[in-house]
Amino acid sequence: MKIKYNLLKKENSTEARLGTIETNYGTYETPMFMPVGTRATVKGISPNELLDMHAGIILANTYHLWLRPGEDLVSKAGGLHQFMGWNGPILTDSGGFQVFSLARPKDITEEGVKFKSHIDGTKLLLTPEKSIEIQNKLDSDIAMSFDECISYPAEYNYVKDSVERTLRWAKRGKDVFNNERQSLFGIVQGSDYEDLRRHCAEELSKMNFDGYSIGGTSVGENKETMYKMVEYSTKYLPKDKVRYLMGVGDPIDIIEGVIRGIDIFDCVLPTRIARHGNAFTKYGKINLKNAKFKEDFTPIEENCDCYACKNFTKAYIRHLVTTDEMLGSRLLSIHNLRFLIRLTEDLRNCIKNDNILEYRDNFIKNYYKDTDYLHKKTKGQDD
RNA sequence: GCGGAAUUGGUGAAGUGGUUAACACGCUAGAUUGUGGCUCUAGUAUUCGAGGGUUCAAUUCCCUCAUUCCGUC
Repeated sequence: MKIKYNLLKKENSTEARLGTIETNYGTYETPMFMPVGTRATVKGISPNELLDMHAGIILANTYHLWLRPGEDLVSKAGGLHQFMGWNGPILTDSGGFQVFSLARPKDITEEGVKFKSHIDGTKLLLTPEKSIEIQNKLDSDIAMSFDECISYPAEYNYVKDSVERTLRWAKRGKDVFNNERQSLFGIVQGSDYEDLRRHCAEELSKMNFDGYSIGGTSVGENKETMYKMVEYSTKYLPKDKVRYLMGVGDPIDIIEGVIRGIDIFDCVLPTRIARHGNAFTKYGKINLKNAKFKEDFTPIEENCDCYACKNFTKAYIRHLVTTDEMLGSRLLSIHNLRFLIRLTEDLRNCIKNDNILEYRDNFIKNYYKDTDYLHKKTKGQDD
């Protein structure tokens, strides 16, 4: 079946939306957060642990699975769900983001994008048609259009051309898309230019996708700009379809995204920072490697309902992390994913209770000591 | 007792008669937003066992002492 979005309630003072999304594998409430499992595994986390943390949709990546083990093998295994033992919905990213992270501008042509494989340097060509074909074989529940994600800042004329190309690519992908069990999303680009975001959103809407996503954020702009990019996009998207903000997972950004009408998020942040010894807490991100936790025999968060917090102390997790034991990254990943999933649960309640702004202000007061966080860059180390 | 060798940061160590004592690990912090990469970035010995001497200048040369290791009675 195609996914179906049901808008249940809009928060009274913001654009925040409470809804449900019906999939081949059940119905889930939105706003929701999707854990990222690039190579058909959420790094270090088993499917039953994902169920324990109340994960809904998870994300896998076309580009990576195309290279290894290959879409044909996954297909032989019976599709992604069977292959990885996940009995829940799966969204596959199109590979568009790899344009941004692996290809150089001159490798982007009308036909598609030339890559060099990050594994062995093999020259590859990914096109909108190829991306859809791979995603079809992977048999995910939601496929993404192949788009161009550009860096920031970008010149207006370049963005304009890029948006037009992304629209042509979206159309080409849709034209070859032929899978009744799978849904297809379009991706809004346009950097921080409202007219381009609007144009992109409106043109995509005319093509009638099953859902829409917002791409090209968190690529070096500051948070204030990122929130504008989101606004410029959701404002022009249909109300009866789901909106997915790609690659965003900083807790504050999730709250601000929901306030601007986003329903779904995904991000590698919770699992990546976990592997580097960090944990989200409501009082800000903490680094378990810090010496101050050496003899801290309390959990990461006192009232957290995750497996890590219910059973282990910071001192123990610090020991695991500093000795490079894999359980350390696993426990931190479990905690961080649960933290973001619980955050979306809280936000759903706020929408029901019409108090999301109050929740946001309170959250920020606890989370950020730095009041100038709005001007923080979303990428780069020039601070 | 005698003979020999050594002594550089938390560790393993490089090094030179003359600006900020290499490198690695560790340690201390920071970064991380549609995941190539448990990765990246930064800081971490005002000082070369102690004392004295030679020299314009000594961690580098000389002497004494201390400590450690090896050989020998």
